[in-house]
Amino acid sequence: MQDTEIKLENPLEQRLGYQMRRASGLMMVNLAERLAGIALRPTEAAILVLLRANPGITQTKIGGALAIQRANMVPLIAGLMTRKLIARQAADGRSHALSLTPTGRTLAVKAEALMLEHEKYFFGELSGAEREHLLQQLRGVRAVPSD
Amino acid sequence: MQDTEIKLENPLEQRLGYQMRRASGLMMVNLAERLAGIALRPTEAAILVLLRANPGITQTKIGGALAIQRANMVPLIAGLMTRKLIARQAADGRSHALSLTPTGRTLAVKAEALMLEHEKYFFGELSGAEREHLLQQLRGVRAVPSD
DNA sequence: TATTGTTATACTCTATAACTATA
DNA sequence: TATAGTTATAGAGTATAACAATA
Repeated sequence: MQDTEIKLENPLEQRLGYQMRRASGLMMVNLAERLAGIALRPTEAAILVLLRANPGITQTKIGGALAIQRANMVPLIAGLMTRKLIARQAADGRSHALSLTPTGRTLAVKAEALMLEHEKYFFGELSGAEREHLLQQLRGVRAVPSD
Repeated sequence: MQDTEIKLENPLEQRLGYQMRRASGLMMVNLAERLAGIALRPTEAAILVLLRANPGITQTKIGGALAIQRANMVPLIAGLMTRKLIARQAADGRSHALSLTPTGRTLAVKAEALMLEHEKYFFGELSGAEREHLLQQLRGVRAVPSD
């Protein structure tokens, strides 16, 4: 019976934080589906893209840029190494300079293209100025003091 | 040595989806800290708030509104029951009308106040119109077709 | 037949503490 | 002493499949 169907009153729909969480979750699922086509998860794709823009950086620096803890970088880097998408070279005795293999570079380029398609899919209606304004508002959230 | 410090180039910082993810994550951590003061996690608080606005709804309907699967609602509702923040009444033989206990209602009110403080903390600079515009943009993301 | 609540389970993501070897 | 990488582990959050009782 669809008879006594109640249209739910949801005060959370008025909350910017809640809307951001829902919107972000939806976008992540959609991005994950797109990236699955090239066998990458969003975080793996982010690492490749970051590495293409910054050849030779260490895994700790990648973690710093992506807000991933050192400990959690280990299996991520190991997986990309196993798949021969990235390579290591000793920088000093304790750190390694990471770089993309040719295969990894190709995937990084594809991943970046998919990310742009993804953004266009969700925000294609926005003008350049509107897009930049939204970007600035989101960066503003991250600029707020942490305590 | 801070000498050869590289300022990272991060193309993801230009991506709206990435910024939303980072901003949303930061806001969730901050909200969780605030709600910890009244011993609620964000999802628990959301359930109480939703229940205050919709007395008598079932746990499946709450899940529908909050994008939480039926199976995952079970331990959430059980926990709130154990803490006597909500109560059940048989609606029909298979579903229960949920309601807030007096304690639960008090917490729901506090939670909603904390959520408003939280929003103001991150978006207090926005005018009413700017706030509404941002809200609409985020709702627009959720209005996009899922496939 | 479809739905509500439930159990069991698994997978991902994230967080912390501690170790090693190097700087 | 501090840092890079690592190991181990624990806690959330989320996903699926299957079942019983009821509609």
